[in-house]
Amino acid sequence: MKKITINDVAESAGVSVTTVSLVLSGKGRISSDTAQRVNQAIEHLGYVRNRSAASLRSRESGVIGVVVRDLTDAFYAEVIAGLGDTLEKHDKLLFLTQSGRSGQHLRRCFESLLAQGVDGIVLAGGAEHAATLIEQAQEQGVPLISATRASSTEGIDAVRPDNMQAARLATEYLIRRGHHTIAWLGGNGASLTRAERIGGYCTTLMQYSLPFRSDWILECDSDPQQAAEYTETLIHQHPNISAILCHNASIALGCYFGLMRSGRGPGKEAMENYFERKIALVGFGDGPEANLTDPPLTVVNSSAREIGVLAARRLLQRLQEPTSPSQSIIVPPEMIVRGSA
Amino acid sequence: MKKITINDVAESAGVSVTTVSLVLSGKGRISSDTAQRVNQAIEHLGYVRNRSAASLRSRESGVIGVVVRDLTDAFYAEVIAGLGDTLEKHDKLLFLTQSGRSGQHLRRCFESLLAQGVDGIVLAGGAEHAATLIEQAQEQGVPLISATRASSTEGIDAVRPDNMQAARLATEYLIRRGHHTIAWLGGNGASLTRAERIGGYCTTLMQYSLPFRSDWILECDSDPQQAAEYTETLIHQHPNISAILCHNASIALGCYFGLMRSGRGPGKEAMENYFERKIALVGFGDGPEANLTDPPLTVVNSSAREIGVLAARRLLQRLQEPTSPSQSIIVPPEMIVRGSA
DNA sequence: ATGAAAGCGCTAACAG
DNA sequence: CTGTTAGCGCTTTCAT
Repeated sequence: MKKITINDVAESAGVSVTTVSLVLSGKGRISSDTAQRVNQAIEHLGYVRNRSAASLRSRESGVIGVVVRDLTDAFYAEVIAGLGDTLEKHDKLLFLTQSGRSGQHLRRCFESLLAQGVDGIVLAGGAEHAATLIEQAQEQGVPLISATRASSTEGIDAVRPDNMQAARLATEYLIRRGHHTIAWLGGNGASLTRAERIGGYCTTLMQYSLPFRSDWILECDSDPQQAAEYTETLIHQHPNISAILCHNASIALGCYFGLMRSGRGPGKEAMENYFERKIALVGFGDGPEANLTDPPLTVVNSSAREIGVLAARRLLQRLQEPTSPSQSIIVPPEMIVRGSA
Repeated sequence: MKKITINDVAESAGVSVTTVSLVLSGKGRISSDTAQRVNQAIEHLGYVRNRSAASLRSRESGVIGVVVRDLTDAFYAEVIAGLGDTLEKHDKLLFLTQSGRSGQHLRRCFESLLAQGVDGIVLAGGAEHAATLIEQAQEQGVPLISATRASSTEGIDAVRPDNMQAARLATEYLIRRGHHTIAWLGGNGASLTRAERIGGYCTTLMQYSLPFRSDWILECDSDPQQAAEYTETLIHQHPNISAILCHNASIALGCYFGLMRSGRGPGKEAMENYFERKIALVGFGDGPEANLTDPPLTVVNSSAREIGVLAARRLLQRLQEPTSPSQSIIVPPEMIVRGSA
């Protein structure tokens, strides 16, 4: 119960505290003989190193702070997995905090992390409120890097997917398969990610001299039930729509059910009878649900794990050379063609 | 860039470091006048308190460590949400680490957390490997509490759902609705949670003098596709099965699709034609997917959030009185009847 | 109500 | 290769 310190270890091993410290950090030119004895003493006494003290003294903690918008979001969960795996190999520990969907706690999390003395901070989502944090991080000399789904503030290292390109990919694919009337379902109007994607969608339509109308673009909660209802309404009101882009996995799943209920697909083959024609469905973001449906869903995906890995690498790099100019790393999307389009 | 310390603040405010410290921790009998000046200085200099130093000296960090089995598991994500909300109100910070599904990193995470000087540790899942950690935590005087889905080791504070009761509830409901041949789909044979539930299921069948057979109990990955296939096979091989209990949400969703493909429901009403009869479906664990299907899924749910909240409360309590005997807190399940059974 | 001073456990010069 | 020693920034008696 009484805390064991390196003094106790040193005494027990018959060496000085320096030696123990050196053994602990593996830094020293310590004879493997004494190292052995020290490790034995450590084992024997059940010593655990006090990192507060170590980081107080050495001014580095081996801990990377992460502020994640929403841990239950599969995208950010994957980002964190990538971050964790990569940083672990460099003996860094992840200190995860949650800022909440609307970023209420972002500042609080951020400051707690700084106070804990983390060596760097990764913002996973919620980067739109990051502008004010940049300066503060710089003052503290703590690298800050954002790993998000959408663009973020300038002047900060960022890793993100290419949303516009993702939408272009999906739209072009549909056009090439003969679709001229393509609707958009889902997402919140305030979402930057959505704006970027819709940009890509509109651009591509224009490029092919195809029309687009704002009433083919629907906002919708990420709730499958609502998505299903909206889908039914949409294809009822606009019977000439032949393809739907779905803003995320929940929307896509809901849309799938909506189409099923309407007896309109989804699928690739245009039937002879106009009103029985199947409707093509392409979603953003891959996941196990996409393979569940029958037919499985065609999607455009940006690897969240990859984003996490790259963010970790960039952070490690910046820990080495703190002054290099900030850069944006953009992860390209990938189209995964399955049965739904 | 140069780090600001309380010395700088003290000097700038024209007071001693003691005063600053007292203001920071709100402990002092400090005149609101000087407090004001100190806070101004803090603001002005952009001071952030160094918690490593604070916790080194005061032997408490205000941080609660959490080792979670798998962050992407919706159940544990909810547990953490509950934990976080509750502990936040007591100015505790959560230090989240991931042990991995099979608990590879459990010990590593645990020891890192101890070394960081956390005030307490919550094991969210993976408690089956916890036995060896208990002693170590005790030595360090750090409260350890397990918040899991299944039973855990004796001698540790634990908060968990009543899995057996949950299964009894579901089984009894089905029996009361006239089902005599009830199958079980999903879960891994090694899962304790599953064992507990299957215990409740068998017990209840026996209690009603109903038969059960091991080939009505199927192991299955938590993958909707596989679950769908198994469902089709199951009801084909055992046409008299009239109800299926699904071990979790993914399984339930897959089972739903399997039933749809077989043209067998799910639903409540027994049709006249035996082979067209709908099959009742009850799942464990509620979530948005449950409402997605048509009909929506009837489930038995144990509130994960509640488990998190109770674990937090218990931990707080133990922080006050470290010596009280360990206790098990069991959260009762709730049956949510929807269309599928 | 405030200040002076003694460490918390550890690391990093510097010596040997 | 190993030991001595001076702090890291903060909290906390104990004075005043």
